[in-house]
Amino acid sequence: MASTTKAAPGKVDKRKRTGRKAQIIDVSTELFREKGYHATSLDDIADRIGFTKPAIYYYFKSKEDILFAIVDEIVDSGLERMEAVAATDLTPTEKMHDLLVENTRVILENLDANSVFYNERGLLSAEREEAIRDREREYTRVARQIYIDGVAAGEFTDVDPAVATATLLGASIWAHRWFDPNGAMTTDEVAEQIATLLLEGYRA
Amino acid sequence: MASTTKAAPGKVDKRKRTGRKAQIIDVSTELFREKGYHATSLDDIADRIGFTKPAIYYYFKSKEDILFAIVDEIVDSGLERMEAVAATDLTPTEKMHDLLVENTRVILENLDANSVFYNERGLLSAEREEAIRDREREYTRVARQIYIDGVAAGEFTDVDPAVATATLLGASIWAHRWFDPNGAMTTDEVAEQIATLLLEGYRA
DNA sequence: CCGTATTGACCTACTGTTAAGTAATCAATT
DNA sequence: AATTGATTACTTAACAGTAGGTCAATACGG
Repeated sequence: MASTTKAAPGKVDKRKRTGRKAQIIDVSTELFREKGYHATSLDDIADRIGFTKPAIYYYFKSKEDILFAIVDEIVDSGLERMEAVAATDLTPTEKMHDLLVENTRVILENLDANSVFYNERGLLSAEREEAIRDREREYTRVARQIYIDGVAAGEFTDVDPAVATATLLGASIWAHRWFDPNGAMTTDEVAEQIATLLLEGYRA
Repeated sequence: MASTTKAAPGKVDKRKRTGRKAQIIDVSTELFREKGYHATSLDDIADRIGFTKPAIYYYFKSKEDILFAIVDEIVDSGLERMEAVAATDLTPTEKMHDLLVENTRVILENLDANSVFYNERGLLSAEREEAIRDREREYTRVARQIYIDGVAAGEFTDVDPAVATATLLGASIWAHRWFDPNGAMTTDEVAEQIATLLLEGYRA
């Protein structure tokens, strides 16, 4: 149901996938990121593929279904990685560090789709947004539990776990707004720097 | 140029201002935040005011002008506060802390307008977006300089200042996505917690 | 009566969506 | 091998709704 060609689990593969449906998703992802969902017409999508507009309806029932396909795929890929980290038997400090690194990496490795996820998902219908929000809550719940464990173990600063995890994840997520894939730094370097900075603080 | 009624400098006052133009801005800010710019029609705006659509054109030349007015007002208010902090003769550590606190506060105190600023400004025309981006660059330049000074003084971790400031500010900015004005915590408490967490890191 | 503020009617452009038709491919039957 | 039928993957045409925007006319306070 997710994709025609099976990709490696836990990771949305970056290279252009095969099949028209996947192509529509890929092109729409680019355009939604560049111009936003509402400012992108089905003609824009069809043009970039070399199609006519109604052809899209052979693969999707509506424009919103395309957006949902993008967002749905992304929320799953992120969640899998988070839960993998949480399932290890590392210390809370190591877990949180890994979680932050993985979170940043998964976002930067799939920049367009994650930008769409964070910036356009609010345009989905109420029910669908709720479905996505449910999955995401699971996501932050995992992080919050690690934080609570860390405080209990005396490893973390004892502040409100909700504020702490929202801030930590926010710092990581925000990278999608400023990271330049053509810049000098790799995704791994950026991910590591962010995670370390958050762990140690900026004070030397 | 900024607003008809003069507000206290460095702060966009929260209470509904007087005058039709300000009212249009306030209502549009709410709606753009709730539904997004493109999903908000001029009829929606007029309806909420108790108007009809053409009346808006007495005060604004186009829909985009309303968005620009919102975004333009916000970028100025934030910049003023940042420069005030930078102009003090505190230590880099104190400056960065204050900057983070002030940044978070200014965002949370004017949640709707700042959400519009961060989420809808990309929909402006290329020239206008560039104008806003210029002002914002000034903004991050101030933060980066403080970071560079902090590293030079041996107070800050010696990482890439661009990555560090983007991450720090991102953590602060991200608060606009999860902060609940009706929740238990005040804006000041949240701002202080975020700033402290970033300074010290989450490691106890 | 004069400027400010506002409206109703309207235009035009565009958008998502549907309907109907068509060329190509392929399996099954003759 | 030729015929048929069904399925896939589109195209062309058109529709209905909506949005931003314009403008002449008008209400109204001073």
